[in-house]
Amino acid sequence: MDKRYTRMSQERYHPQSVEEKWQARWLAQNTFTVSNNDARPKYYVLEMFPYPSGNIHIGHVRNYSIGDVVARVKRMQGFNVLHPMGWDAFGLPAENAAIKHRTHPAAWTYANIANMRSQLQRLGYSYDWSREIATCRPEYYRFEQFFFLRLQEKGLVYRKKASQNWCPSCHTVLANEQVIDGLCWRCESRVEQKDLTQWFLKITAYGDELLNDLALLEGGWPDRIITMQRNWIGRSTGALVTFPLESPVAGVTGIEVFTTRPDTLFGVTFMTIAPEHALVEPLIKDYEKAGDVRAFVTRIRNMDRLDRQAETLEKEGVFTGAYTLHPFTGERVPLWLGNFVLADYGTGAVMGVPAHDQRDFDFARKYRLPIRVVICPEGESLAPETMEAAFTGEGRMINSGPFDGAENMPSKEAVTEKLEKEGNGKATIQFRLRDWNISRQRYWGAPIPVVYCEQCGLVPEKEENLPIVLPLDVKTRDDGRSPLPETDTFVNCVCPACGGKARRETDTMDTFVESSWYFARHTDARKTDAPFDAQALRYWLPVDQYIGGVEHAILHLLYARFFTKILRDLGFFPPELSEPFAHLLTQGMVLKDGGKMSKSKGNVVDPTKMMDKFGADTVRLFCLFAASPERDFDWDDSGIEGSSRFLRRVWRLLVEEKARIIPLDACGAFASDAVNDLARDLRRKEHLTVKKVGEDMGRFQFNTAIAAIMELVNAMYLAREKLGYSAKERRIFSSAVATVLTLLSPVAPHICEELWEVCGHKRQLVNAPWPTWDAAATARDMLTVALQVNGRLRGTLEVDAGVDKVALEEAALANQAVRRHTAGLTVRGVVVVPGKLVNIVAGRVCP
RNA sequence: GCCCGGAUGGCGGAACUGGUAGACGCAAGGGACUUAAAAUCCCUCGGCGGAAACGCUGUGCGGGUUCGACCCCCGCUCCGGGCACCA
Repeated sequence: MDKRYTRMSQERYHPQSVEEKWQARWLAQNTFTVSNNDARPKYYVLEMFPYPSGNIHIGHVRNYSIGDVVARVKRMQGFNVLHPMGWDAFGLPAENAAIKHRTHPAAWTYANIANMRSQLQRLGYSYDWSREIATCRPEYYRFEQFFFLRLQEKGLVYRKKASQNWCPSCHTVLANEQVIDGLCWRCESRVEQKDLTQWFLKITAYGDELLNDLALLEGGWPDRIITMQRNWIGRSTGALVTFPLESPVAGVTGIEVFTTRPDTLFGVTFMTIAPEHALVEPLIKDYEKAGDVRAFVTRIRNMDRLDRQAETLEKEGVFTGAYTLHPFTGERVPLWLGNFVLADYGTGAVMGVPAHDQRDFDFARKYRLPIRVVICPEGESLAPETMEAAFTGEGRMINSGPFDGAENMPSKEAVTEKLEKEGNGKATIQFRLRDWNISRQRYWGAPIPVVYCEQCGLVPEKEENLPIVLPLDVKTRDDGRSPLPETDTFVNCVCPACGGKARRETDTMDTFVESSWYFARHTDARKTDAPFDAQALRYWLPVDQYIGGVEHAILHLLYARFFTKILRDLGFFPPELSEPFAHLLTQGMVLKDGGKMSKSKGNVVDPTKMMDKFGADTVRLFCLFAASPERDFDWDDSGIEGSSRFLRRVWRLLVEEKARIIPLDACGAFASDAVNDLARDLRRKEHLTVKKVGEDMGRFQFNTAIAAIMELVNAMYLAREKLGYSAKERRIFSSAVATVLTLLSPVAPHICEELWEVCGHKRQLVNAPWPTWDAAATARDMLTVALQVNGRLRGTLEVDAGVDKVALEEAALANQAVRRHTAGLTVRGVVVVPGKLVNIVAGRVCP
């Protein structure tokens, strides 16, 4: 084997055979299998696992190449690196594919996994495949069912009605992406909203902690992601106020509103509730215009949810015929429905203060409702008839009974206290965050482990009955409905409590549940008697570096944070572990023609074709070189040629200069044995490159790290023409060669490993130490300083590195170009940035 | 609409904390080698003017702060991501 490759290395670069050789060797030697018992410091790097959609697309290659470079660099830096891979394998596309291709979701999914695994292996990623997981396997989701039961015991699971997209002709729930312009994507029927009883996880119980712990992530997570999460959670302080109903209905005596502006309470002239509000029907039951109200409800409920939130949305409402009473004045307040009131924020009801809220103002003007000013800006007066917009600023309270004359902002508390004392309200904190609906009326998901017993009602499964296995012998339906409710062998079951007849829950869990804890399962993926090994968790968690698409900035990351906290509180995670991902890198999207390439739109760029043509190393190199990781980039086929050309250039340099190269145990280890300027310059470039690449790798600027390596290679091409063959010169050159291969190896591991062997090294590069650089080697005795006049570049100056400020100023003022541009002007000042630039501030003398 | 980003040559992008804009690469043009092609090597390459030296101008648009702004502030435009059942 070795003979063949040694001979081959004398010839041209054949990426495919080099890559196959090293992948086979790594596999045979278990190079990337990692132990949970190791004296070295640990490092856990994880990329967001893929949905097995069929083929790896270029966004995956970008994501996993970034992660692989991090893993390989950390390995070379002496860490025990955990770098696993798995499959987020439940989900809607499998069901759609099953219909389209007349196959089974499981068959489709497992075939995709096999295909994509081999594609990832072809890319040479350093994964520990012994820790691979697939979330659709019962060995995985059984523990999720177990967590569900524990959460239910803790009261963190509950059921309530929630409205869903419903296709009346397919009789099925639709995902948002299956609703196109308000129509069903399959049959184009008008989509309706239907209330269904759903399972919810109480994420709002952790709202405060999810918000406060964002502080722990500062520095480790991008600021913009922290901001997005903070805004999503959306904590606001205010008051709950109860407006008693003039005539109680259905046993309800009052309507509760949430407001952040209790100071405006005396300005209430109407109240608006959401069309979805539970009291709508009881309230209008005896109203002569109930039909109009019902028509309004139906129309608004079937509106597009984004349109409904639009600022430009025409405010619309309808009177219910009912009145509430003002909690302080007892005045009658008419109760309206409004299209701008959101059912799932606050209490689904808001008080109308038209003078001080723009939406209420628009509403009042439209329906000729009274406007009452209760806050007045200092030194002005506001008249309801002439106001053109609501006044939302600060001022003094008027028309507010005991509060007249007080400043409004500090009075928020006083008003709330009065409400509390009189039993009509209390201070409260409201989250924008809503509880997490985990019910899916889908087949391809993890079954929710509860049953409905004829005798006992709702009964959770017993832990020893887990897993509740998703049956695979079902007939999938063409209309997209879950076949589970019609699968008698699954539905008919025995009640775990009384042993009587029962029906199994046929909802499955949201796939976000699986992806909320997989990172922990990788620490001991084959364990069967428990979800985790406590010691393995303590050793590996948190994930040191998590890497994935910015499109997951809110939902997935928030759910994973939430799960970390609940698994901690259930006693599975170490008590001190509050956050799952210490550092987060959100990579930008790979766009094509300015738009998103996604699973749903299909893959435009096929990485396997690129690999066939250029090899895996080139594909990896190009994905990292094209842009810095956090930025989006627009894929263009033409650039990849350059990456291929660079690797061939490295290959050729070594093959052609083989006579000059001697194997070195370490690169950059030569103190001051440079024999001439040329050798010293090459050595300086080498050490500067080690410095820059180390820094750039550390801040994930792989594109500039690669550019620096390219510069070093360019310098070596220039140097070799003139460099001699003395032992010292050969060592200088060989050191640069070793540096190039070492620095480049995390990016293009196969070619570097091959060339490393060609150089005569016995030990594999994958285990070589990361190079260090020597400050003495990078030092210069001359510096180039920029010369500016009034901030504009006018020339440069070569100066001694040790030059002092005064001498530098003098030299600058004496410079020809500077003198030309200051002729006839008076020098007013000189700004000196040591070692960088001199700026002469000059102007005309005033006559 | 709301929340979060982005905009730099013909193209992908660099410029790290306000200090020489355009590193590195692609494309293009010119040249060398070759019977030829491929491969490779060398040179040019933001715009305008100039033979050159050099000058003016230039980082989406309009203002501002500063000795100095791609970078900071104010006001816009356009593009991208997310918006809870795509994952």
